Amino acid sequence: MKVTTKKEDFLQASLELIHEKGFKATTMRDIADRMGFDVSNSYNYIKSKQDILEFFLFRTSEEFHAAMNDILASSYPADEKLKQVISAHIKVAAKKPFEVALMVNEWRNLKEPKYTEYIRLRDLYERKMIQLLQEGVQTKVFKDMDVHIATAVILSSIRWLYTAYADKSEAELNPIELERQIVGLVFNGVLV
Amino acid sequence: MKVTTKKEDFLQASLELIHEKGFKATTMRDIADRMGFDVSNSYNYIKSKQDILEFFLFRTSEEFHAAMNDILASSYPADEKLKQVISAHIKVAAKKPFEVALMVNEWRNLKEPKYTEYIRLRDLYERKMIQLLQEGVQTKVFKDMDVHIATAVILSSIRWLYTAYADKSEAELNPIELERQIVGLVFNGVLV
DNA sequence: ATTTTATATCAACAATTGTTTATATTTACA
DNA sequence: TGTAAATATAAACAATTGTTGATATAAAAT
Repeated sequence: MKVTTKKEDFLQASLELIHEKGFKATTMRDIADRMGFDVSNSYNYIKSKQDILEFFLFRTSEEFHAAMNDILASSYPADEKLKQVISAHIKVAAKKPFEVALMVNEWRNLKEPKYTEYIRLRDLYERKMIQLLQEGVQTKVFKDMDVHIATAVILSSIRWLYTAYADKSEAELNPIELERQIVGLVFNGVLV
Repeated sequence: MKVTTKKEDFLQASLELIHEKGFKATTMRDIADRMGFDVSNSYNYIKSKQDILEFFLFRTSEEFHAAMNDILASSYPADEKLKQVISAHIKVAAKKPFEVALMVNEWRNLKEPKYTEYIRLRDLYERKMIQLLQEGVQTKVFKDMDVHIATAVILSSIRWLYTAYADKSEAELNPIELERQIVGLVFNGVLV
């Protein structure tokens, strides 16, 4: 009958509050208030405030990496791989907009050694993307371009996606059409 | 002889510290320490901590709007206008990376009524961009596309630019070549 | 030379913060 | 039924924070 545990409820409340106010601005008392109990009770569910951030950041990072790894390991040509990476991003952003928001906005608040560990995961993801683009350039699927800049541009261009789903206003956005539009832009640009 | 005032020095130190640690994590004592004087002396230079944030955010926002307005008011075709907007972004990011970092990362820390005021400026800028793209679609310079999504993608894709200049490591990045690469991607995409 | 102005320190404040300890109550299970 | 686990509160802590007031000195302007 019970579909979520109390700990999951607590983490979810934390996630939403952090998304609304930011990690530093969200106090343990804020979270406890939303849960309807005293601050001290929060520590029956997590070890520390930092742990909340770490939990979501590394879990969602793992999700992105898993998708990326499967795509890279496939035998699809580079353009199809890129399309699938974009597709995967849209799926995660649509399903877990608050988690993605955390990844975009709050990773700076990690403390050592988790901070360095997270940066390393970020860099690794970026390198995988560079590798994908390089493969595409070598196989003449992509044009000859600076793959580092292209990676930064492409990754950045899909970073806003979570906002489309976190702000309920635009939540009716059709993921299929969204993907079509973004892939169209990344593949062929804006010119006719 | 004196090229900067003490107040300008103070604001610059604040800016760099906020960029390093984040606005909330930067204390008035941090800034005073870097300036080499007591906290209380800081209040001879600014009214409050919030004022530091507001100062940079609205000043730099103004800079972006001014550039955008000039470009929109010109008689260039839409593609040339878009190229100039991208060019303007690169110029500002190269010249004031820390200010741009603040715009990207710290606007959430504004308090009412400045928060709402700032959001309004952001939305206005986005609407100007939508208008530019719409103009391009109508004049058949740009392909038929969802201009809202395209705006989000393009604006997001140039938001990372400041990192290339804030982190000294990549500071040797040639702005001319950077612009060429980004315009190439935005105009024609990655495909051959 | 005298008066502003700019620049600085010291001490203290009230509020907020993450966290702990001790303890109570409720729920689930053997 | 009894016992262990889960869930809760109350009270307090030490540290940090933005900010103020009183006061002193150095520099600039009159």
